[in-house]
Amino acid sequence: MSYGLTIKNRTPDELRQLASERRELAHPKQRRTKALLLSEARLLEHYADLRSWVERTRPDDSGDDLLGERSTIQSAPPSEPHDLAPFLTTLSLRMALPVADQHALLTAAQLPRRLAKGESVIAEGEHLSAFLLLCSGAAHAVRTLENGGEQVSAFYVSGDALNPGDLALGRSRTSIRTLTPAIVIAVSIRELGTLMERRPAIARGLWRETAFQAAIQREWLAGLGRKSAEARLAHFLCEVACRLQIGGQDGETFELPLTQRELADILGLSCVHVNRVLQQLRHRKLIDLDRGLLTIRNREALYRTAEFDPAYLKILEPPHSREEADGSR
Amino acid sequence: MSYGLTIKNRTPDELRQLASERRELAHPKQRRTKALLLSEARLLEHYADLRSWVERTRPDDSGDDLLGERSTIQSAPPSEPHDLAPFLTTLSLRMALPVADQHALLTAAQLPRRLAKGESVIAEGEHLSAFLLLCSGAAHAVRTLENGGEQVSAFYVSGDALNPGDLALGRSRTSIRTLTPAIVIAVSIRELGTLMERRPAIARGLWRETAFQAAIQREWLAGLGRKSAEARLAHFLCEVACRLQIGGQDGETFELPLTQRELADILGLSCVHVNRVLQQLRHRKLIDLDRGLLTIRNREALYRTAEFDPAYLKILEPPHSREEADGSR
DNA sequence: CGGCCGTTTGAGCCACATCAACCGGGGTGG
DNA sequence: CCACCCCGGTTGATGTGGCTCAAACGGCCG
Repeated sequence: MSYGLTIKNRTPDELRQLASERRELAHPKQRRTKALLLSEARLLEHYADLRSWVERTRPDDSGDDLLGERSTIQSAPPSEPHDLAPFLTTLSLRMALPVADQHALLTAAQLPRRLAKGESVIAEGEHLSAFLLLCSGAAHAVRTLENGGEQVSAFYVSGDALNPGDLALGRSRTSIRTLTPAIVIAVSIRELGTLMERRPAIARGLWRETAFQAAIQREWLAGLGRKSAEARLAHFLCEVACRLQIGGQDGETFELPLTQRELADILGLSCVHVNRVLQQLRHRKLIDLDRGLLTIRNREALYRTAEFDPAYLKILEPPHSREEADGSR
Repeated sequence: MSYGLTIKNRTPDELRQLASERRELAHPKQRRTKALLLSEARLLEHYADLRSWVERTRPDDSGDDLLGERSTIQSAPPSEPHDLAPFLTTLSLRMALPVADQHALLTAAQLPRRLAKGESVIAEGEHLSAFLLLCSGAAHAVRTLENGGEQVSAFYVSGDALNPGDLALGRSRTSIRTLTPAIVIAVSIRELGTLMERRPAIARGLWRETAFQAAIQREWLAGLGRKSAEARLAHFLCEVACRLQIGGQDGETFELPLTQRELADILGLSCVHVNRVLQQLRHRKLIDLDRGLLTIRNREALYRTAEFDPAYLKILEPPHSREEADGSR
């Protein structure tokens, strides 16, 4: 709290300064403390980036509209460790928000929240009070059954909205948990409501994001219902690779912060079987997975065994893109 | 076409007259022709009802807003064979549209289209050009895999929007097919675009409907991933019963226009196994299913074996219901 | 009456679950 | 610093839910 008030008054550069101090401090410490400090540094940097971005784009507010979407990405600050890119990609591409609306949305957001690994972002059945955007890290939505079994219904990476659909309905039957330390931005539902009244693009954006995630769910349905364990696993890996790539990250080699147990709950398998199928894929030289680092060795073949077609992840131009940003007045 | 132009100029009462003529004609005919005539009658009646409803509610346009939602349902015409109720329930409850917006949406709609059983409404990958609302009949969204297997990702009954999510994304990987003769209303994407600009409630409504269907999909995911065949089947039956009931139909005994093959594709099972599981449920006196007519004999027990909780089908009040309809100007 | 589609029933099999044990690394406590 | 432990991954043995193949049945339509 008081911490929040403090950093809110700093300039982005001051924030970056604070961040690097923490990084230096972190060096000699033990693992635990080190991780904490680093995570704090990341949070500060992220916030700094965000503030810079908002300040930089403020002038354009109701100005350029047509080139808005493209120019967004290029104007993102080239900050190394903590990239805003995936995040802005989602806003501008998937949600098709003009810069002015991105700006409005981010300005309305509360301070980024830092979450530890395994923390629960939304509990099952909880009353929803804010729109959540995952800025860094990974998370998943879990549904727990009476017999103790769990089924994951969504996997989120940086840039994804955590609960666009539940927000429209007011509650959720899944609980959302982080899989890594994560940074989340929240826009309270009240703010969002007033925003949407003035900025129809934001409502449409939430609709698009909801639809996007529903499309992914449909693929999962097809997999769970009709595909072999191997195909399901391969498909999931393809999907994550693609989504990361679209977010601007490396799609060949990346962190996959999931235990085999968690993979099993995504794929509807037992963790023992996940293990065996993973090895199958390794032996066939399609992938490598070691200590959470996944490498795709033969994308072609992986796509084929997964029956994967990335089309559903690529977004078409919004149906009516001759949009006016219609100011904030 | 020319047919369409003709009926467009008739009054609702004339339309009803035409419909009952067809019903009389149908009596002595053979099965095939009879079915055609009856279906034509239903279409005419539906259109008549719709027109009456629109005319009746026109005066209220930008008038009452707060009591709008409730008053809608009551003002629906009590037409016997062809009920508008499920349909208006969706618009007003699930999409939370004030009457004025319902009216605007329906006025923008093209003439209802009649579809035969098994007809394809949207083909896989087709370019979407309209928002579709199922007024009567049933349909499902199918994803076909390379090995010939099919997985159903959605089941639609009267009142459901057929493609709210795909509409936001511009294309779909599933094809939507009717399961019975059906009547569909379409609003072209162009009209919808201009509508949404003036009426934010419509955009929000589409978002809500998308989210609603996504919530159902998540339940299916949990079932496919983690439940036994029996539980899955039971759950599906509970879901349909509940949805029909919410739409105003009988939730104890109703038509389930699905072959065992189609049930299998919904549940991710083989049709042989669906048969056996159905018999299990029959022997346990939980249900009866004969010739497409389903009867729930022990709802309590059925819910328990399905691990079914209808909460996810009930919609909460819209998060910010202190909405103004803000006219059409 | 004959063909077709959907349902029913049986026999055998396979993908995946379950149970159980072991391993290896990293964090913890003594 | 070492011993321990816990968690996640790995491996084997065995069980089973649901699949496949195959054939008979029954109603509906031509």
